[in-house]
Amino acid sequence: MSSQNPKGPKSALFAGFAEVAKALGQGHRLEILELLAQSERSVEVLAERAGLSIANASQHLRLMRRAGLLVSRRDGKRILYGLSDPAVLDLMAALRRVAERNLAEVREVIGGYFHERDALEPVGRRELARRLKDGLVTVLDVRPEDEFGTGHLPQAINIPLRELTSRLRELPRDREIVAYCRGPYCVLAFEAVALLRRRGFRIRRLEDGYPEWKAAGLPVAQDRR
Amino acid sequence: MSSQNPKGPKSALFAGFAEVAKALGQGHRLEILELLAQSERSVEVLAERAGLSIANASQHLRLMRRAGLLVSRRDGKRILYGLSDPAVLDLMAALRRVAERNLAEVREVIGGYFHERDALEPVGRRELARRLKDGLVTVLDVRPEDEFGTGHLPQAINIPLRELTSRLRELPRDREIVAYCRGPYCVLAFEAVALLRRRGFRIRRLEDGYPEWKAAGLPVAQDRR
DNA sequence: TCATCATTCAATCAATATATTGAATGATTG
DNA sequence: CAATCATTCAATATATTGATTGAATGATGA
Repeated sequence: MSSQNPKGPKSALFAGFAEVAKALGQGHRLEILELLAQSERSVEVLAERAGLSIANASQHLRLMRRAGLLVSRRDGKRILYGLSDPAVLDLMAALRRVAERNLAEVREVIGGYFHERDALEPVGRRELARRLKDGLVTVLDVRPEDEFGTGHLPQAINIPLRELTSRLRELPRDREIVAYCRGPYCVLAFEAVALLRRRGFRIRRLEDGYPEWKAAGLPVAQDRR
Repeated sequence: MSSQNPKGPKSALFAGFAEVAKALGQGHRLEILELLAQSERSVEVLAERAGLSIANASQHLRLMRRAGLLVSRRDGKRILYGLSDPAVLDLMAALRRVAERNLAEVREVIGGYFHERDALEPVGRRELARRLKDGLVTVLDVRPEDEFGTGHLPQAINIPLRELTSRLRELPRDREIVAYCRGPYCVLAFEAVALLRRRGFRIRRLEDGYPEWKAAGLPVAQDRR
């Protein structure tokens, strides 16, 4: 067998597992993965969102595809990348969990940056789903428009963070608002909560983001394919 | 804040998560982690088991401790390393799951090496626990003696793989045997099953290993601290 | 208090990873 | 069928990682 490692199947397996972990072992790649957790995307868009050159983004994507984290397909003249499997989301979540518990540096960032911007408890998925069904809450999606378009929470209104200050009148002052974005540590929702609290809105943050909501099997809406 | 990344909290978090993933991104380190999932161990023992020089093993251990995967404590004149948290086991399991589903190389090794040695379905944890309670099965632990000593399945008998051929008379021929070792892809149990089947024993493999059994909250036994 | 010895550190070299540039590819679409 | 253009490849420079050697550390235990 061609892939048979000279050191035997044990080493070959560890090497295989390590290849997957290596693919996760770079900040830019994790950022790309978070973006792809929202929906599939072209190389160009990913490069722009992650602040990379196109060639560099392409390299990272190829590496992650080889590691089995991503799949790609052609759509017209662009290639769309996407997560290969929901299990990749679980892997990212497990990684976050270990890092947030055991890595001093991560705990520091979370404690120093995030908590001061969100003293209140975030809202859990289940709780939000219940209150949403009862019509008791307004859901605010602060991701960019295109990410919202490919999938969002039901009845959510989309105001990207950058436009928030100029579109305050679209938000209710008599109901609680729940903001969300890409994931548990996506800064967009934190910033939105901080900004809107200062303006007197009643707003909390969803404990995680759209991909986790969707993966949990909760209902989602979609504007366009 | 000293760890404040110039590119903001988003990059700092991704970098932190990446540090954990990097620590998992090397075959020798994954092997060390599998060993530490059995029980805490000194640098010397880990180096020997993983086939590394002591200085090299020490370097890998330091890196993983920094990434929050391990903790160390002094015991007499040696330093014992151990997993920092059960969440590390979950992370390793998530890594295996993605690799075995999506990485062609891993699927090939599993298909080519493991399946031909274990055509039968492995036994699940719950099923084994039930049959063990009813006294219907003999459990065989093929790990080295010291790993067995620090923790094993109840009523398991310990015959390290290397001694198996010379100690066949200790095994029953009238009852089913279930063999296990360090984890889902630990080769020891696969080899034991193959060897004993050829000798006419009725034997199957536990679907995973001792750390998973223990983490699932099932009963364990211990001979010495 | 001091000799011991497991572990860590420091220095080095080879190997690998990352980012940049510019050219090549190749499927699409008019 | 040819022009277009998103993506990939190739080549390069720099940075990081991994393994080895030998010396330094420092807590133990006599």
